Amino acid sequence: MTNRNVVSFENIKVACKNCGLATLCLPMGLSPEDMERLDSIVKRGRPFHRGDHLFREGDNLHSLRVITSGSVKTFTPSEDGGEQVLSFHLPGELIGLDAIQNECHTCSAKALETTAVCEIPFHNLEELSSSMPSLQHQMYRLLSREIGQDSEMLTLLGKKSAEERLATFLLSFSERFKKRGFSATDFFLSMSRHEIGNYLGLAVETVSRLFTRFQDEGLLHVERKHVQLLDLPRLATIVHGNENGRPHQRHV
Amino acid sequence: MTNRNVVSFENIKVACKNCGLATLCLPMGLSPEDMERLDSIVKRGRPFHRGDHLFREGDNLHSLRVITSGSVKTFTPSEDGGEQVLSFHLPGELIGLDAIQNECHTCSAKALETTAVCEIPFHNLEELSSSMPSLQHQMYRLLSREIGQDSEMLTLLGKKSAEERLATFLLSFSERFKKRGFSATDFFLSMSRHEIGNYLGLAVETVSRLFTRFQDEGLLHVERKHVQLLDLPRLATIVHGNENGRPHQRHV
DNA sequence: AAAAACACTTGATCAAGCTCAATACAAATT
DNA sequence: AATTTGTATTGAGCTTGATCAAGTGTTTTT
Repeated sequence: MTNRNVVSFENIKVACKNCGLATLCLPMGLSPEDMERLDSIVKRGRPFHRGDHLFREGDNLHSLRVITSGSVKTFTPSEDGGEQVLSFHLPGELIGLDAIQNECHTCSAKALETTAVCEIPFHNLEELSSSMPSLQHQMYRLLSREIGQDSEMLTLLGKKSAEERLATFLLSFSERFKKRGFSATDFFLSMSRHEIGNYLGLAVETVSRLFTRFQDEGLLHVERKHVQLLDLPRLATIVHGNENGRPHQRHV
Repeated sequence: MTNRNVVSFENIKVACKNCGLATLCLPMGLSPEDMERLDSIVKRGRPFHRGDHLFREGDNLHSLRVITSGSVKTFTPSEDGGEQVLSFHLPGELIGLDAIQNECHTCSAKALETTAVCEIPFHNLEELSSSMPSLQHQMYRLLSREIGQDSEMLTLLGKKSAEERLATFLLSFSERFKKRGFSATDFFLSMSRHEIGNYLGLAVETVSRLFTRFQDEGLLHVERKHVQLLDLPRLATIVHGNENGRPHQRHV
């Protein structure tokens, strides 16, 4: 999420109403008064550094967290040191929702770079949402959105080829950066190739080869974490499975 | 979900308080009075038949639905007639949660057999939950649970071998049937091999071969849709990736 | 009852992508 | 500046599971 047109969030966001992310985030759609009430329960702590855990699988749920700058991966660690990356989160995104069910986190979250978050103590949030229908509504929507996103990911992992997976991944970041006021075609990926592969259900080597191939085909320019997308339309074609002609794609 | 010890739900469930599923379902944990209030907004319609749509992708969200008997698959249809099966639902499970975000269903739902449902108009539910903290809490929990389940599925599709996938699938049904008072080791799967494969990200042929192999290895007896699990412990071992020795498993 | 349509199984072959291995490159440490 | 460590790339070969194909059994239709 490092990017040149970044405006250093840390200095601005002291309250939701002054936060550039308010339109993407939990207070989206709240009246100024309601936003004020929500703001009163939000805690803003010191930033996390690369590799720091925001929380670990098994931790009790205290707060939901919104990324305000930086980026985070969530993942489920497995016994043998392996892990499954569940998602990468950018500013404005709410994490910890999986923990509501049993008041216990079912995944871990780690900062991919220097990252600031707003903490929202869940019990306070729940109480507040009881007396604030618009906040309750927003919570339902955000929870539902998460479910919808997971479904898309299931389709990606269940049906798509390696090529389609990486193209989908890149366009997803493109859109999300754009929505946050950054370039849709020129950005830094804060995660490693290993983490990308893990997330997409691919081996590191496959990810690396695909980046090389995409570059050779003029779809993008890549140098380490810096990616420049050169042909969004063609990437979009790949995402939808090379409709015309459809070479190899997994069983339909 | 056809099963001999089934007690014909249709005749009993006329109100939540008399419903055997109340402990699994939305009213779980509600006081008798609150359950009564919830009950007042629930609609119970005529049953769906095998192949009937409960709703289609793109439909406006009117109601969430709880299966009361039978079973349902949810899936996202793709242009070319293909689909990705997202999940199979048994009695007591709430479906349509993905539609809350945009008040529009993002997947379709089809009855796998004769199926009865309770409809809960979402706007009424939302309103009611505003004045009923325990119901709001329950909604948050159910939405969160769905997210957690999806995460498990992501791990399955991202990391597990075909063998592990089918074993996981079978034990999941075993537990869910058990929770509903049915046999954990002897049940009918209401979906086709094709649908199982689609759900697990495998080809039909692979599913068929695995059933045969599992049977040859004495893990189960299978005859068409009728499955008898003969060795739960060994199936559980397979689920966790054959820890000891770990022959083939996908990149960790 | 026969025919058609559908679902499942089994076999043979193939390829996408994984694994192993070596090398290149970058960043951190001395 | 040199060494170490971690990350990324590239190559060669192998394996899992997909695809193609044929055959069997089941259900539905006529």
